[in-house]
Amino acid sequence: MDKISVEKKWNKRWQDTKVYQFDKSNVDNKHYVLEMFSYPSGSRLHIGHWYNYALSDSYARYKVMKGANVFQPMGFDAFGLPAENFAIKSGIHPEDSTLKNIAVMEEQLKNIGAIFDWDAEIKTCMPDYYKWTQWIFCQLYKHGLAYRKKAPVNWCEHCNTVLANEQVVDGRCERCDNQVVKKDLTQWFFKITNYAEELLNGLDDLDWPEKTKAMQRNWIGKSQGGEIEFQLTTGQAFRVFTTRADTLFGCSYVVLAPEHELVKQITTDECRQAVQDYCDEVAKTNEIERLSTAKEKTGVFTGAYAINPINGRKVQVWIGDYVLATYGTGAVMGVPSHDARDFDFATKYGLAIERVIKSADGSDDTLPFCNDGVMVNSDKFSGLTSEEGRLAVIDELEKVGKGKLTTNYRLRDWLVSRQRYWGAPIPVIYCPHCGEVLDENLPVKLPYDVDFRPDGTSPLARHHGFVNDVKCPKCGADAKREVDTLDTFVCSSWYYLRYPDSNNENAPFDTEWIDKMLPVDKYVGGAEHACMHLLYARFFTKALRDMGYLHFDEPFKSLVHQGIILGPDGNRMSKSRGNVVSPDAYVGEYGSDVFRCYLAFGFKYIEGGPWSEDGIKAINKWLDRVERYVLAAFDKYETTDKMGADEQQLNVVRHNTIKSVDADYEAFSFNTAVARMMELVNAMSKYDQAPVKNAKFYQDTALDLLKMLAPLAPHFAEELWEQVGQDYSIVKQAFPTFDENALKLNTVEVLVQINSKPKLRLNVDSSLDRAGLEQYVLSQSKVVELLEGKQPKKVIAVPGKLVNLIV
RNA sequence: GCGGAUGUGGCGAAAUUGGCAGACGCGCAAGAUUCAGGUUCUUGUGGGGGCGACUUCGUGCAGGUUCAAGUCCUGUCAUCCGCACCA
Repeated sequence: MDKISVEKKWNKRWQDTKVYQFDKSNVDNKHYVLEMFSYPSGSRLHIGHWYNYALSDSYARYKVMKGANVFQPMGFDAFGLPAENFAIKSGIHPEDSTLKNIAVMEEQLKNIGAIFDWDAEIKTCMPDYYKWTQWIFCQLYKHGLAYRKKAPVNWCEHCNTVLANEQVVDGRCERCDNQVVKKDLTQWFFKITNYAEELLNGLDDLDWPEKTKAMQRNWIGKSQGGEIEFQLTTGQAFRVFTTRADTLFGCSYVVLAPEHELVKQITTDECRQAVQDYCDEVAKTNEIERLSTAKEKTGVFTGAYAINPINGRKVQVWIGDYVLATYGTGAVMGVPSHDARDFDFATKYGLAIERVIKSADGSDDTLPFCNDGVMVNSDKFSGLTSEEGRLAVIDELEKVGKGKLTTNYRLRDWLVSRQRYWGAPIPVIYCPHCGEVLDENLPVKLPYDVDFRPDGTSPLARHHGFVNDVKCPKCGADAKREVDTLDTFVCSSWYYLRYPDSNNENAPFDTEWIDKMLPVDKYVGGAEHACMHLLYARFFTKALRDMGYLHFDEPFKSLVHQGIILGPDGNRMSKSRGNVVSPDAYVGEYGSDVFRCYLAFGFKYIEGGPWSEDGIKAINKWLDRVERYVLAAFDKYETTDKMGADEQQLNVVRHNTIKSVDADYEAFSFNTAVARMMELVNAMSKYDQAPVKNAKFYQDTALDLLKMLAPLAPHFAEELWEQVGQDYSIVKQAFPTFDENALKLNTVEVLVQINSKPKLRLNVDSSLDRAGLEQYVLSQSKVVELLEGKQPKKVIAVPGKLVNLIV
């Protein structure tokens, strides 16, 4: 078979006859299969796209054959930094390059032969999509979930621009190698932290990989503890968060984040220079360096003192880069005796170390002692366990207004402002009289004629018309537009809601309709999105639910991560390594079905692995083998209508294969599905040698094989289906069902072990129970022989498996 | 440092609840077909020992539980991923 030309033929016929179109008229048995949409940065599909899309499509096709009304859309996450950077380098406008890339990728995606519903296609950079992204921004704003505050960005003074983390290499600008510093800008945030608790609890009921759920739990990072107020000797106060209030008596200093608002006020004149120098240094380091455990903890004394509220002691106030302004209260207490890090810090700077917790049995007298134990040297609290003490200390402080029990989350609010051109404009207007006002005259169009080269401001700020041709919607005064754009994660946080209703011009989606279409039944995409995208999307769903726009709690009921296909050298494919394998040459040589089948067979789906060229040749040969035996079944030969021993043998394999392949597809275990089908083909090849064959049975078996293969090699299976005279189309066929009776064997082989060592295999009546099996085996002369006259002390019989005789 | 995973032949990998480790395929070897290469077909293929029916070792390493462990438990090493001093 010329697999390439056959693919063209069937792609066209499928499209012409709309053979697998989603039926919107009845969605009771809908099955929404979604793959993470792609970013059109390179112009062509890479192997990762294929691995994700082609095999998810096989799952979708399998679901169609199982009777589901499958909705499988495709689209493009089209805004983003790479297109803009490419534009700065090449002078090609991001819109032009993006739309061109999309056109190429669309063509390639169509050649996969996937059942994508192109009517539902989304491109996030088009006004008919980002209009609604902006609309959602407005709704979040109106519900108090969008707000502005100052936050640092990476700033290159030489290039006069904001840099993404990705553009900062070892603390320097990737373009000019200049030192990158932090600069505070007022930016927009979404209040995802309002949903921290629900985002955490909701994970329990999701059919997601446990690993992913664990990662999200850690990301949200809930911890219970106490907030304790320290008063400075100069009057001001600040709070620290601690999970170990039981160690409060051992607190000998406190540390503020260098960015803490009090630092400037409280630093004494003698310490001012040192503190200033330290803060300047910290501004140069990124968070990862700052939090590196390999680095020695550093800090400087501010000259200020605070009062430990539990015992009235005066303690020094330090600043240290290991305390983050964004986590907890931006201040921590130092208890050197019971925290390893504090111990190092105190030792280095000569601060007091006093034991206030002893081990429960008193046996461990080393410091630091970081486990729970029993309080000592703690006034009236001495003798309490750590667990009791934590509550008692906070309780005591609460009485005097100096403490409370709190829950702290690691999760931070989501910063959505980008000082970039290629994104959805933030629909806000700044009026000299009314302040910030939403612009609900949507879309706020992204102008085309913008100078997006970096010059110290957001590119849109330089577009005079965009910024200034606007009146305040409230009072009509001359006003100015917001010039930042939205993070592309905003676009991708709701696209799954748009797909089912992507042509709706009156709303982002119809509530009643998406309540029927959502949640997504199977979401497939990379594990790298475990914390950001998947969490943001869950947040959007919950926020929109609380506003009444939809009525379900979670966007993605079931989630699968595909693995990563590595280069032939076992490393991640990258241009710099020179190990990138393009799918194009293989698809061109063998066809998309062969390529898809190789991806299916060569890897465990969720793990991926190194690319190998040998594997694809093997699959090509195997499909040829399939063709030979399917055609052989419909060839002329001497026939019988009896089900003899040969037929029975093949029939058992046939039904076993159906049973296994069905379960394998459901579980995304494509490699074993192919293996089982190979076994069936091997059995057919053996049966083919029989001089007289049961044609009806042989042909039915061949047709079952084609149906099972159709999800993985759709064009190939469709072509053979036609060649053996079946009616169009195999896509519409029900997945084969297996006959339980065909699998029931009269006899089954059991293993006889003596002292757990395999000795003998016996065919026994499969209906025997434990006692019957034991009795039967012991009566066999061969077994008696093996026992050499000894009596078994113990007999373990497992019906259908083995009998173990202990002598 | 914390969290999560992974570790099985020369290679990709299989292996319900603990129940014959290595299915399926690649590669390799031998044979048949072929002028030859390719294709196709047959057989073999974890290591050691034995002519042999057999025997022994074997799932990163070391222990343990069990009649029985790739699977469960403890410890340990290595690799990968994620988060990053989380107070």
